[in-house]
Amino acid sequence: MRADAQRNRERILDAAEEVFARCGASASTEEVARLAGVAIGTVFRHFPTKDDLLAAILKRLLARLAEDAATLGGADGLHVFFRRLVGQAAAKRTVVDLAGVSVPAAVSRLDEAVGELLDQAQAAGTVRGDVRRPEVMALLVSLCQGALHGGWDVELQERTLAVVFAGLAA
Amino acid sequence: MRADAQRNRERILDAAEEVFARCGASASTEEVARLAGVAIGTVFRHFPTKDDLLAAILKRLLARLAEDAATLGGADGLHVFFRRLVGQAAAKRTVVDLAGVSVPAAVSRLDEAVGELLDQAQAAGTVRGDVRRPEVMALLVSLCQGALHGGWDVELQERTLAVVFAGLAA
Amino acid sequence: MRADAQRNRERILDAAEEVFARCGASASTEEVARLAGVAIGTVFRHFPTKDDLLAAILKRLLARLAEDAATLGGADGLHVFFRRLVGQAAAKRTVVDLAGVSVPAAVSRLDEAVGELLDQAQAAGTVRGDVRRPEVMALLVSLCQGALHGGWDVELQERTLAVVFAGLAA
Amino acid sequence: MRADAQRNRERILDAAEEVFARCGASASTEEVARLAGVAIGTVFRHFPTKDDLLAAILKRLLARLAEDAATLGGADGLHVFFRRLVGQAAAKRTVVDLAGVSVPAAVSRLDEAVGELLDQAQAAGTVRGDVRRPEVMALLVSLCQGALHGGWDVELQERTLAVVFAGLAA
DNA sequence: AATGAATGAGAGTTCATTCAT
DNA sequence: TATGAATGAACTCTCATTCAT
Repeated sequence: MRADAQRNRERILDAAEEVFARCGASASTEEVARLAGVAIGTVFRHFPTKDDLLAAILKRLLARLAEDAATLGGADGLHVFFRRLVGQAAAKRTVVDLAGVSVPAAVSRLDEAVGELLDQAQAAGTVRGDVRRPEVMALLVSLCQGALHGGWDVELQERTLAVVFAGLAA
Repeated sequence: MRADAQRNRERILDAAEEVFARCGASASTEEVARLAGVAIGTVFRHFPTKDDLLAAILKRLLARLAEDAATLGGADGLHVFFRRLVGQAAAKRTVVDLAGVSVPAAVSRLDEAVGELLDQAQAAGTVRGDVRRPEVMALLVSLCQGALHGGWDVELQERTLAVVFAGLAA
Repeated sequence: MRADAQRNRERILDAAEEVFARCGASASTEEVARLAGVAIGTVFRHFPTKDDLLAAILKRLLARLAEDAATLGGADGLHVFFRRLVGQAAAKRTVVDLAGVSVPAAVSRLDEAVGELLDQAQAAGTVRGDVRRPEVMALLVSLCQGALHGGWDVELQERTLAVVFAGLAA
Repeated sequence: MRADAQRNRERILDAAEEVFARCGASASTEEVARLAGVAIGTVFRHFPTKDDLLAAILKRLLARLAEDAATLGGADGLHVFFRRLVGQAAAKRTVVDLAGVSVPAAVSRLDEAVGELLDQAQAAGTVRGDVRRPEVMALLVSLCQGALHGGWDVELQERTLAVVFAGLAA
């Protein structure tokens, strides 16, 4: 791929992330092209389908989250990650609004990263030993969805997380 | 309103509930009309706008939930309600997918019903005294969203609820 | 026809005249029914087609104009009639907005009434002898149309009429 | 703009002029697209709204008239322009049927062109000195409307114009 | 004779996708 | 490779007209 093509790909992804975060997945592809500063044809050359574009965003986003999770650790790593993710949920609507789209590989990498955090938290005794990864992921996703659709303020977020954290604790 | 008109109104609401549950709020009004067995004009006579239709569904759904909640009570009423709601979430996508639509009155009635359940659970000692209604609602909505988008099986649902219930317990 | 049916017919015509005067011929029949205080079916029972309703209004309106013209006369009758008609044009948009509709009989009665006024004006010497009825009608209709679409103020109307009256004068 | 897009724009305008002349402003945009030989989306790409399309036609038409008027002059220029315009009125229904649409700039240019013709006619003594531009425009528009709605034949047109010209004369 | 709910063709408009330039 | 004009199916909504009540 030529250098300028690669550059366009990035610009399109950035634009798409912003547009879909702002307006949801129903935003128009043309809007994305406009913000990216390219023509609509260029978007479709890089991503033959709107769904492909959505999947690409989601993939990149999940990769970033996995990376982010990997930098955390220790007794409170999982809690920090929860708080960070839920706090950003409303701003990054995309994480959450893409029911139909699936990117298994990217998901499983995030899954592993969260699993790692869970292991450490359990080793440190911050989280009960019989809690398993799937329900932790389920809680994480649920809270993000809830925060997005509910428009939580900081206090409500903290009180809600407090309940979940208590449930995870020994 | 005439009897047949009333009947049609119900059929349209039923059809809309099913169609929007299946395809999300972006499903077409025409599809609703087809399933209801009426012409498209009839739908718009009863609900002048697509949003009016969505709001009507949501309102009816919330009313049913509030009614349902009102029949419960005692130490475990809140837990039963949680489990029941989360279990139905995926089937009734509508509850959850209607971010834009608002029916304040119906929401606040559900709010009150849940508050009542919470009071009783706290009186019975099943739930910690410092938990308040807003975070309970937030958890409820979050778990519904999560169950919907995540496609949980029964086991995952139970394990996830178990964490939340533990967090709510004394 | 029963008495109440007759009464309904009048109320529908009155309502239609007002509605179409306000919104033009593209106003909806339902709006007419609402203003008349009857159901839509009743409108269509009396006037099987929207065009029939428009024609009926036009006919009644032309009849009134002919009647009105018949009460005038003398040297200035024609001028008075011109001024009166043009002045009302914008308010009674209907006269003018009904290109497609035709009611020959009613038109010819108005035609005759205007012819009568013309004869008297010519006998009195207020109007040149070689002016004939068709161009007088043409001017009358033109000025009404112009006044309607142009939104003339009183001064512009007078100055415009002044030119036409001068052209008609000896 | 690309050459083919420009060509399509023209074709759409030509088609719209013909269609709206034939059926009035209530003709459908789809009909315009069909006659222009383009898909409906192309019409809306060039003119995002039906009103935009109507305004564009009107603007082009008025520009042509202003241009036409500018080529005339002398003692009889105004009269020639009147006759020409009124003669075409029925064929170009559009001039007249677009009450709602406004294109102020184009109108005022025509206004000026007519003012110029009036000045010259008054200088040549063909038109009375105390006649002003507004009533001339009012007469022009009125006669066009009248000719359109009345379906005048040539003789009636001439006799009607004769009255108006006499009114304008000294 | 009156009601008003139901019909369904048709309107304006949008947008993912294609393809000539 | 990029452009952006063209496509056309699909959508929401309107309204003259019909017909069961």
